[in-house]
Amino acid sequence: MAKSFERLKGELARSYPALSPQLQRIASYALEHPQDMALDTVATLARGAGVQPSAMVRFAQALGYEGFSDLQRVFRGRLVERSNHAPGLHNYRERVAAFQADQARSGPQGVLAQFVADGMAALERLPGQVSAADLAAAVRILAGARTIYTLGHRRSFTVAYYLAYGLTQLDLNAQLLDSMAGMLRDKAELIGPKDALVVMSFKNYTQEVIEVAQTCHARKVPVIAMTDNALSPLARHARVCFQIEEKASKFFGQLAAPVCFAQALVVAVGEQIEK
Amino acid sequence: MAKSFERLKGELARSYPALSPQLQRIASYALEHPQDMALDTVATLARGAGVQPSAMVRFAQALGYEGFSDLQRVFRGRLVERSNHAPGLHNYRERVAAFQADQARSGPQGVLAQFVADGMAALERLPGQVSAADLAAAVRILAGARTIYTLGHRRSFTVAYYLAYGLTQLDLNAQLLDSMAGMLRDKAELIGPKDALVVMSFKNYTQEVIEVAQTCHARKVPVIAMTDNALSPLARHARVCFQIEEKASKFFGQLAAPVCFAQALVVAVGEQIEK
DNA sequence: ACCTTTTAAGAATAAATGTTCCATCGGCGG
DNA sequence: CCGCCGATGGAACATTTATTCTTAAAAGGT
Repeated sequence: MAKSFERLKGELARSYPALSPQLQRIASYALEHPQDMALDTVATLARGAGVQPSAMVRFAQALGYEGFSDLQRVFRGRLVERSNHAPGLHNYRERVAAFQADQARSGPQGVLAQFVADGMAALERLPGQVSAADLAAAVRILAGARTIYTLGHRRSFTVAYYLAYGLTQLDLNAQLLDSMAGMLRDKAELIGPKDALVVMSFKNYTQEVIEVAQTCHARKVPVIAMTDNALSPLARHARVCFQIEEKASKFFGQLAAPVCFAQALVVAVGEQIEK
Repeated sequence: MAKSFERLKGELARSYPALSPQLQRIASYALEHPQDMALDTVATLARGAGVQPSAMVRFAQALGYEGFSDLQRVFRGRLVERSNHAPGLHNYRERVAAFQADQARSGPQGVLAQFVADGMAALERLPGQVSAADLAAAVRILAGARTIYTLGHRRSFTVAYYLAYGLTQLDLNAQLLDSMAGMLRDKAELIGPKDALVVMSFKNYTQEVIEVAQTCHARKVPVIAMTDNALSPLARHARVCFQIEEKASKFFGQLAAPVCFAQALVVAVGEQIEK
């Protein structure tokens, strides 16, 4: 399935000389315009290749496919395959697949293997998900803030805590906003425009956290949000919003990517204030 | 044209609250399955999102597109865009060049790239660092414990918190040991042999944490340790000890691997108690 | 040059897809 | 309680799309 486009290419190269002139023409067109082959209709492609639609169908059938649609599936598969690899620097997918096969599928080991695979996939996508402009803006805000407040509940508290910890290590004035003794809203009211608020929430979103982001944003506090989705209620209440996909294949939200991002953010701020 | 998917995302985020519940549902489905949106038919997508085909068309029109096909073009555009950016699968040199360019990139983006690379390397090593026997033993201890206490300071608090959180989600009785009000030692004395203590510390090791592990271990409390090194002072005071290398090439300790491990541990325990 | 076999074209067809329309449901205000 | 309005479901519709079929053309062999 993954390599079925490669297989098609090989198949094509082998049987090419035996094809009729018109089918050869289609063959080269297909290999030269794989994207069109994936998305366009028979009629469009036929026009592009200078043949009749029926010829496209015959072409597919000559290669052993049931029809054109069947053949097109191969090209579409290639497209999503490449798209999945897009932002990554390395191509870890094969390695992950290979190593998953080695691992026991079930039991604690299998769970660990699954989490590692998901985590690596999430990390691979991470750099493509944060824009340079957003990152720079966030660093600037944090480096210049009087006090940095971090806020996150439940799962996200993990990240919120780390951010506060890491920023404190840089001798920045960072405060972890907790809801201890029900004082969250009162504490949040003390945040001003010269401070900064880093707030994170993944679904299911915590209402309380969102409200704090909302009121602070309305009060012109620079709010930096980390969430999972452009539709997150957090996105609307932030000056800078990072969307970090945490979708896991099987289990609930991965934290590897958010944690890694938080660490990078801390270090980036550290480099900024050194200048 | 190139950024039209990004524009769509922004547009969507802005108008999301004004949409009807069903259209919101479609919106999240669309952003979570952009590939399907690009390739599948309305009927298939509608089934996937749990709505009627007509709703898909209404969705497209609500966003200002003429119809579904018009909207789908945006998703298709994104797909070919990303595919074009993909490192040539056959051209290895391109890939290396791209990778080096990213490495060389300085500033916040470079920091992020470095962390991602380190994190992936750490995750890759992770499964080889935990033995099946240790993992099974830890799962058994946790699944059978009366109360699970987790303890970690400074950086490790991140992981300790998550463990307590995750185990609590399983309806287990998990307590995060904090040193609030200087009560850590007093709280630790309440831990008994039927409980379990998960303690983690990476260097520089926190003396206080190690002492707690030591006294608990001496009192026959099952202690599970996460640390970085076989020589760690924690290793001597634990019944089960996981050594998770957190060495980073350039910056201080990576947390991606420990966090990922903690998540896997939680899920593994969850699977165990289901039986 | 004639017949046979292969090849292409173009219309015809049947399936599928996107779109529209209308009836129904549910909430809200009068 | 009634009527209004937007939202939803579902079927009907028209269009598009892949595929097939028939016919014409070309090529190749004797």
